[in-house]
Parts: sequence; structure tokens; C-alpha cells
Amino acid sequence: MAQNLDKTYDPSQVEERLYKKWLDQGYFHAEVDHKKEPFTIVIPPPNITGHLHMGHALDNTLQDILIRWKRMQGYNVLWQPGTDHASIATEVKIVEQMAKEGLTKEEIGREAFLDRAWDWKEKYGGKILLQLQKLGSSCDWERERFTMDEGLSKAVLEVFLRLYKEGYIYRGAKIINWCPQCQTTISDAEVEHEETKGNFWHIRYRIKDTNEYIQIATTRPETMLGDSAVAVHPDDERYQKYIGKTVILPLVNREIPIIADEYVDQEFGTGVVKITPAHDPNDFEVGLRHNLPQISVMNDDGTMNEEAGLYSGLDRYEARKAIVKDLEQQGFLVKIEDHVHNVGFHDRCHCVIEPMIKMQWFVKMEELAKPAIDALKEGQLRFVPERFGKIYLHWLENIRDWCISRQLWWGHRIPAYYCQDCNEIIVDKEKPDTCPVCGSSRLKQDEDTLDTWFSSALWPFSTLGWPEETEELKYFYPTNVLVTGYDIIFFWVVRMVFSGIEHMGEVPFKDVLIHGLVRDSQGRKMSKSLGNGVDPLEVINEYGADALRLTLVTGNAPGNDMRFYWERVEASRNFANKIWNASRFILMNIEGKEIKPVDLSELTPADRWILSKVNTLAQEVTDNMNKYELGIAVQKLHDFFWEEFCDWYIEMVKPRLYNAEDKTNKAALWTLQTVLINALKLLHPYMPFITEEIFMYIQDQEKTIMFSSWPEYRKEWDFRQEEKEIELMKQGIRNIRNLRAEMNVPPSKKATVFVISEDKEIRNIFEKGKVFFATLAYATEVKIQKDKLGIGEDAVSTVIPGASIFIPFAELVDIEKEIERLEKERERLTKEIDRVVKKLNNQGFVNKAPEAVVEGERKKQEKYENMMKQVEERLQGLKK
RNA sequence: GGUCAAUUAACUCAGCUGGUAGAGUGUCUCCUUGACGUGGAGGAAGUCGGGGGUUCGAGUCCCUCAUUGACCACCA
Repeated sequence: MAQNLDKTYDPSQVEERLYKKWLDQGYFHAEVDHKKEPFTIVIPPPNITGHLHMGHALDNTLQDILIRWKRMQGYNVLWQPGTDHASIATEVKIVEQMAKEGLTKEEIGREAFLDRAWDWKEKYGGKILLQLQKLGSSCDWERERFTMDEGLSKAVLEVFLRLYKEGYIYRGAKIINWCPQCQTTISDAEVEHEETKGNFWHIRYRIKDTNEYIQIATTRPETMLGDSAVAVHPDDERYQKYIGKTVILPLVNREIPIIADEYVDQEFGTGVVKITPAHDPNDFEVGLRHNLPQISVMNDDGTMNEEAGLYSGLDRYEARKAIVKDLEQQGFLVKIEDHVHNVGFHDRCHCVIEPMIKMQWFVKMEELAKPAIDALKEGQLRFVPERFGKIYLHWLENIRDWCISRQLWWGHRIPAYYCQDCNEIIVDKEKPDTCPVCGSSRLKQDEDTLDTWFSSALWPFSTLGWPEETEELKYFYPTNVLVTGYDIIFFWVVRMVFSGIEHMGEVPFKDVLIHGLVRDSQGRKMSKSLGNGVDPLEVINEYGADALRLTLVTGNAPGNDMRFYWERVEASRNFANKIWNASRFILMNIEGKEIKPVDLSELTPADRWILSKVNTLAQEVTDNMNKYELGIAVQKLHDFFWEEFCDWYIEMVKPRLYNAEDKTNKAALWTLQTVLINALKLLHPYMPFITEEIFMYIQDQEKTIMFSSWPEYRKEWDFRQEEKEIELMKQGIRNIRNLRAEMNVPPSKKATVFVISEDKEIRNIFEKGKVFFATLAYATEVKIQKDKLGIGEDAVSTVIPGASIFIPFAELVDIEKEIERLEKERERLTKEIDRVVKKLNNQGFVNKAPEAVVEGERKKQEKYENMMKQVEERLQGLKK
């Protein structure tokens, strides 16, 4: 069987088969079980319009690692999957699709449009989840939810009603962000501010009944048509005299007042601001304070409306040109300056946002935000890394009311009904038959839908059945950790937290693990327009899911961005191959043999060493994972497996395996198998496929590593002494290899190796490890002796703590060179000793440093002096 | 304008609670040893951005400067 295994690991032969097995066996499925402790993660639901990109791959790899790990630890694990209806993104897609057929939303009407959208969702909405499966994601697919499915829609209604009744949701005409492209409002979080080059137009307004002018400066001259005042700072001496006077608005000749308001910055521009309450959020506020009329001059599509008079019908930017031209012609334009300022863009379509006053639905945020702030401050909620907590707090502390209504059709329709007769607003789960006030049956539902994030804010509990008090909800809520990118802290994390607290009375998760972006090799954001995106599926096809997963966690710290390099995927693939071949080697050796448990006393020091290593590895990896230090954990796993296990232990063990006479044969096989299994288990969260595949070969084709026990530190496997012993031997071997490399001795040329030590214990150590020491040190024979009997001076030598090693290479030895080498060694040791001695002579150090550190330095001193003594001796011998 | 992060070997990045710097890739030399050349052995390579400070001791803590990046922000 093992002989039949390919020499290289081929993920394509493995992944699909294993994933199917896991699915068929229902391994991902979780049921409420009060005997076990739950561990829950809700997936950040991908948009149904989405396809898997590197961000998803990273996000879900991290979640799957945590999930698989906890599952092995014995937790009753639920990874709750699902998708988001993504109102605006999806609606745009459907509209585009219809446009190809020459149709518009309005033509086909709401119902037909929604039919299309649902069709689209059925057809494409699950695509991304299938892609997540390719990654190995162990979500409980039986529990897949969708933000617009029946249960979640119920939750949305329930929340809307509750918040409305409690006064948190209100309807009001406020200035909102309007996207003329998408023809809908958007929330503040959806506006991206970008520095944009523009102009500063200085315009003079004539003061009524005088020939005096007051000069304003604006970046948006077209909005002047909606000006309802001109404002100066109340303390501004330059303009004191004008306060209360009236100016004539150029072009339209409307009379507007000059008002005083602290909002005006005297230093900036001319110190005079035109106030356009209907098209600027600040002006809106000023307008309210001064009771100014709100004159809207624009239509929803960004063209000027009838208020704009002559300019009516023009696009806002054409109107700007025309107005500037007219102002110039009529002598009102004083000057034009270049000006860089921030412009708000819609994050979806990148169209310039137009502030407008519209009647919309809002969530009053201040009170809801408070407990969410406290949750972090009091420690019920924690960000990893912590710094993101500051961002979260800052946002919440400066939060403004959340505009939740969208002029879209795809989404949860706002459950408000307007009486056509008495204008009463009724908010209810279902459309009432009659108006409770006037009894009219002419009721009309609000046309708008809710912001997508309104439903995803409920995701951690709505997916578990809320508002029903399901067993799942009681058992799995609150979830344990949320894994997401820093880019959606405002959109999603914040809103889930206050929603969880408000409706469930408890934070929805304790930890928030934040990761960064996966960028391209040049550090640029991966984007469609740049065409620099790497398709995770392509990586999986070429290198396997394990290699991709490993690449995404290796060398990365939480919250930090990372760059994607194909070379790194190759390195990961190589590691998978290494695991494969080491396992293949072990399988070939244990094949046909029954590996029975071995008494620890039968183990050789090498066996104990590696067992002890894997034991502490389990401990350390678990510690790191507890702290979400996955990058560090995987680094340790990599190093252990490749260096310690493959390069050292397997090589140490070979002579024993190839010698049928060797009595420690069984111990070696048991150790190989045991260490391999433990390593595979520790690796499984990171590399689920290859570890499962090998596990099945070792254990049983029916078994799964997924539910095998997570390795824990075992006291009886702690062999500190043997660790030291083997490390000493390794150092000896390294030194010998060094020597040989320096002298260009090929491995085929072997020699006798003498290990000389006066220390019986050290001689004993080498005696016990002689078999592998000989092989790894390219020795024909290893002689371990107390003195240098039988060694001529024509040998090369090296020193390790407590022993000298001699290799008689008569024909190769150059005494001069040997002396030179030893003198170098002496120099190095002198430096080391000096350093240690200096440190130990420092009273401050000896008195204040922890005992263990001081003791460590003393040991070092002893070690180096011992080595120095040997070097000196050897030098003396040579120089004679 | 505010906040935060980054600055460590040629490149990309790790480095937890302060105790003489690590990995991968690349590079150089050697090796077809019966798991693996997607390999093995060995080597070269870093004044940890600059300058202060705290400390017996700082890449690690504090201050400051510089550069880069991100986020937030209503200066028209």
C-alpha cells in the first residue's frame, strides 16, 4: 500500500474525495448537546454576488483553523454559514442584466423584478459557498442561512418593530448621502472620502441697497442657486457691519440675509460662507439654527431641478460650468484658485455623493452605542490585536444616526404603512386591514427597503433562530469569536455588537480577530480594475488547498496586511510534499507490522528526545493558538516537522530500521508513528486534507483525524535530560559536517571519529547514540574514549561542551590550517567568555536580574571555559 | 487636522510578557545516501530608520525626528 503512494503529493487526488467523505459522514454538523461545551463562529456572510477572492480565502482559512482545532479539543463546534442578500450590489447586477434585454426596473415593476432577483439568487447565490468548500471549510452546511430567508426576515421585522416602539427608529427629513447613480440614500459608512483636485471660486454677492460686495468662496458654485443665507463669524471684525443685512444672490437675484454663526472659520477662504442648507450637511445644521429655508435645486439623478431656473435640466457639473461662465460674464466672479479638498464618493459605484434632504428612516444611535462602548471598556468584548478596539471606540463615540432606508427593491421592505386618508403611519409586521385612526382601508406600504447591514447586524442570533427562543440560540449564543477584516469594523462589527446587546442582552462574541488585506506582490490592493487579483481557486487547482491555507497564515500577524507571492505558495506546497514523503517513509516501515504500545523505558534517548519535543510543541502551539498567534504556531510546526523530525530524527532512526538485529527497532517504529500522528494532529487545522489522508493510511481508512484528540502536554513525555543529550550530539555532528565541508570531503569518504571526554556521562551519551552518530557524522567507526590514545596529531578536531572530537584525515590534514582554525575558535570563545564574565562581574546584573538568567550565564561561562580548555590543549599539542 | 500602524539579511515578513536576532525565497559550495532534488549537508548576508531616555540589560518600554501607508474628520 505505502509503496504505491506517489513520490509527490497530489492534492487533486485527495481533496475532493476527502471533502465528500466529511460531508457524507456529517462531520461538520452540530447539534445541541448539553453534555459538551459549544464553540461557535458565525461566518461573515459573503454576498450572493460574490466570488471567492483572497480576502475570503484568508478570512475563512482562519476560521476553519480555529473551528477544526476546537473540534479536536472536544468542543461541540458550530461554524454557521450563509450568505448576504447584498441589496445594492445584487440590485445593480439585476438591473445590468435587464439592461441587456432592454428593460428597466420601472418597466417590469417591483414584483417581476423581485422574481428575477430571486431567480438570480437561486442560480448564482450559492456559488461562493461551493468555492468555500474547495478551501476545506468545515461549516455546518445543513444550517446554511440567507439574510432574506423566512426566519431572518422575521428577525428583521421584529427588530424594526421593537426599535420603532422604543423610539430608536424614527422617520425624518434630514440631510442624507444621496447617490445620483444608484438613486438611493446610503449611510455615512458607505461614503468614501478622497482628496480631489478642484477649484475654489471666489464670488461676490452685492449687499442690498449699496454698491458694496461681500466675497464668498466655494468649491461648488452650482449650489449657490439654493443659497438661503451668507454667514460670517460673529466675532469677525471685518464683517461686523454686515451682519443682519441682506445680499442679492447673483444670477437668481434672490434676497438672502447675512447671518453670524460660529461655524464659520475666519481664517479660511474669505471668512464668508454661502449657506445652502439643502445641499451641504454643515449648512443644513446652520440652516436649522437660523431657521433658513431649505431650497433643493437638484433632482435625484443629479440634474438641476426647476428651482435652478435657467439651469434646470442640466447635469450638476454642466450647471457648474454654465454658472461659472455666467458669473464671470456678469462680473461676479472674482477669481478661481486651485483647491484640493475631500469629496465623498459612493463606495460601490464611485459616483460623487450629493447631500440632499429627504424623508428617511433612521436609527437613533447615541443610546444604543453606549453599551457597545462599555462592552469593550469593561472587557466583555476584545479585539485582537487590541489596537482595533480604539478604532471601534472612536467610531461609536462619534456616531451619528444611521440612515437605514434605501430606495431599492431587493431587500427587506420597510414595514411601515401610510394611511392615504389621514396620513397615519402604522408600523407592523403585516399590513393592517384598516387604519387604526380613521378606519380607512387605503393603506400603502413604504416603498423603501432596509440597508443590507440592518439584517447582517442580527446575523449572530438571527441565524440561530431568533426571535424564536430556540435551543440552538440558548446553546450556541453568544458565539466565541468573530473573524473579519478591519475594513468592515464599522459596517458590521459595531452594528452586531449593539444589536446583540440590545436584543439578546449579551455581546454576540467575546473576541474579534481582525486580519488585514491580501495584497499583490507589489503591495497594491487586489482589484478588478487593476486586474491584479489572484484567484484562490486557481491556487487550489495548481497547488492544493492546504498549500494555499498555509501560505495565508505563515509569517502573518493578526491585523497586518500581507503580500501574495507565488513563491510562497510553492514553499507551502513543498512543505506538504515533505509531510507526504516523511509519512510515506514511515508507512513503508510500519507496513505489515503491528505497532504495539511500547513502554517508555524501552525508548532510546533519541526516541525520548523527539517525543519530548513533540510534547512541548503541542503545549506551545496550543498556547499560541489560544492567543490567536496562528502565524507563530504554524512556524513552530513547520520547523519541528522539517528540521527536528525529518532532518534529524528520521535520519537518526534509519540505521536502527535497516538493521533487523536491532532490538530498539520496535521502539523506533512506535516513536515514528506516535510523533507523526501527533504532528499531523497539530497540523490538521492548518492543512486538513493531507493530514486526514495520511491519518487514514496510518490508522484506518474509516477513521478521521477531525475528531481525534488534540495533543496535550503529557508529563510522562517530558524528557528534558534526553533533550540536552541529543542536542549535544547534534552539535557534535554539526561540527563534524562543518569540518568536512570546510575541507571539501565528500560524504562518500568516511573516517573513524574519536570522541574524547573525561566525563563518563558524556561518554555514555555518545555510546548510547553511537549508531546514528556514526551515520550522521559519516564515520566508519566511532571510538569513544577517555583520552587521546591512538589519535595521531594529523587529525582535524572540533570541540563541544565536555568533549573533543577528532577525525584522523591523515592525507587531508594541514597542520597549519588546523592551527589557524583552532585559533579562530579560541578567538571566538575568548569573546564569548569576555562577554559572560563582564556580565557576571556587573553587580547590578547579578543583583537585579532574575536568578534563572544569572544562573544561565554562569552555566554558559562554565561551558565556554570548558571548551576553551580543550581548544588550548589541542593547540598546545599541535604546536609542539 | 486627528488617530493608528509600519520602518529588522538582497526580497517578503516573523519576533508573546525586555535577557547576546529568526523563517521563507534568493544567493554561494558540496552531495543522485534505499521518504522526498517540490530533496540533503554546509556557508555568506542585519550598526533591528535616525537621535535621545528608562534599565544591570532594549529590536522589544518612553520621548523625539524622518519616511511610508491606512483609517477617521463638516473647514465652505
